[in-house]
Amino acid sequence: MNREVRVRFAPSPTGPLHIGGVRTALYNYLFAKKHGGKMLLRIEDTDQKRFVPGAEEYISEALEWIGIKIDEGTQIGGPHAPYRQSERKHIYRQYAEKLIADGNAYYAFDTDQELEEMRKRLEAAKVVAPSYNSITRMQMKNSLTLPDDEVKRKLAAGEPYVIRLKVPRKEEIRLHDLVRGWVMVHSSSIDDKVLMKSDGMPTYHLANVVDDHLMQITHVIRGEEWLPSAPLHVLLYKFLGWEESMPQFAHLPLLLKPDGNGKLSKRDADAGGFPVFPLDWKDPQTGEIYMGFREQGYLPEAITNFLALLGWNPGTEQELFTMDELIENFSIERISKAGAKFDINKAKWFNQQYLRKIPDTELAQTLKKQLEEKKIPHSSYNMEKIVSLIKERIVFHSDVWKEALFFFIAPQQFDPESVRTKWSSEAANIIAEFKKALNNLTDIKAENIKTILHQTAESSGLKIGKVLPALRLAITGAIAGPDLMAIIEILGKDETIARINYALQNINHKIPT
RNA sequence: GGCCCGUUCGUCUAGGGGUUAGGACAUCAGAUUUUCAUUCUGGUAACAGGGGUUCGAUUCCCCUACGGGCUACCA
Repeated sequence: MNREVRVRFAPSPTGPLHIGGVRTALYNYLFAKKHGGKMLLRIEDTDQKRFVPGAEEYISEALEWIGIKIDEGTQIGGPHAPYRQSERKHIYRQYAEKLIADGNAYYAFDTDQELEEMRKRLEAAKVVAPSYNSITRMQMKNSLTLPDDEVKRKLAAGEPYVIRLKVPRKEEIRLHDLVRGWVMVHSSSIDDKVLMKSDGMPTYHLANVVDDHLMQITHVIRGEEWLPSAPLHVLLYKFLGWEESMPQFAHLPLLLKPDGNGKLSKRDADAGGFPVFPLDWKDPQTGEIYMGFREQGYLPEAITNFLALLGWNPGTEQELFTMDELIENFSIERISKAGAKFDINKAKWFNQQYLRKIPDTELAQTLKKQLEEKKIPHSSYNMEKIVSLIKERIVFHSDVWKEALFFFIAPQQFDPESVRTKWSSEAANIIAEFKKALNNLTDIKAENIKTILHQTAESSGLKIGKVLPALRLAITGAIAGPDLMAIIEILGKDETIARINYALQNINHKIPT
């Protein structure tokens, strides 16, 4: 069986795509590209009640942002179009009917109340796992228990019904999972799953098997939450006569909360102050805000790299990977089995790494744009120089302007605590001297500035460490920052002197003893 | 509860019958720097527990504990 590798990412449009979903998509993509195959995007919108407008667009945009290119899917079409299950509605029915004809499925007419009563009855009888199964189905209203003519009559009368899979009573279902090995499940632990809903839509179980078969999917790579229903899907492939071409399964470990228990959720994100969604999203119904990695200043390359290594590793000590390198190195065999806790610190570290790779020219453009957006006037300073100075100090792309702000806005007031610890009348005197020397300096270069500062400080017998923090405070308004000499060089003579004058006049000279 | 999956430093993980159990993030200390940051050097830190199998188990098997997932006419 040497088929072209075809994988799919099949989210349902019920809201913003979760970061775990992004990882699933990424692994699918890496696997497909590694084997020169195709990546499909299929929208599983069979639950009309949960449909959320805009969610599908969000999914596409998120995948594009992260760098995943779709070969076939809703937006671009393809040989198996349509790729939206709601538009494929007419396809599923025939397969459900084939199942019924072969005696592998049946019509069921039970109402919600009747199902509820059954559950209560079973619970009262202390049945361990109450479900609609090979035993209980014989007490329910379905085409197995009702006379044929009554079934026909009900169908003809348009009574609501569902189609349920007739799960065999005693059968060992074996499933080979690419990451977990053989998984064995007994059919008695599976219930008679609904295949077609009363609204005429298929459930996930049917739709997913039919579509995967029709779209010639070779590998189903999805989250571990699907593992319990995978045997059911195997059963479906068998009943539909598609066992030979059944895709291989790989169930991915889940992304867990940072502090231990459970699947990563929006709550964790809000509590921890970090995103778990790729892009910002505002729920159209509730107005709730979901923050995205993109808007928080994370680079797509960093998120891709971070995500790739959450649950997979190349077996080498390489940490930084481009998408192409990931594709080259990826293999399902190296996916780990255990769930991975989501550690935002690692994401930040990756972000920092990728931020440093951005050329200064590009970052300078970013800075300009951000200043314009913030309506901060920016004079003719050399943006590239500024950016190269602050580059190593920031984690987020979106923070460039914050770190550079003091270049464009001269300090108006001075933090009293900083003044108390760093300012002194001796320092102020030196600064005044330094100002004069600076005024006489013709070539405003960092090294020259350093020389004259040393000269003025030493001539008064004061250590440079005493005066520099004060000078920094005067010029930038802060007591920490990049190399002061380089700052002065960028600011230029006039601006520096103006700032010194302002500080000298506005900082209280009296030093508490 | 039932079924399924899992368990190596705080976190992501490598490894695998005999290793000083390796790396990265985080953390701590030192060095460099005019400060913070960066960078460099070094340190702390892990095989869940109990039984087997074996000359030897963290590695293989079983049990227990713990964690997770599923248990809808949701995906």
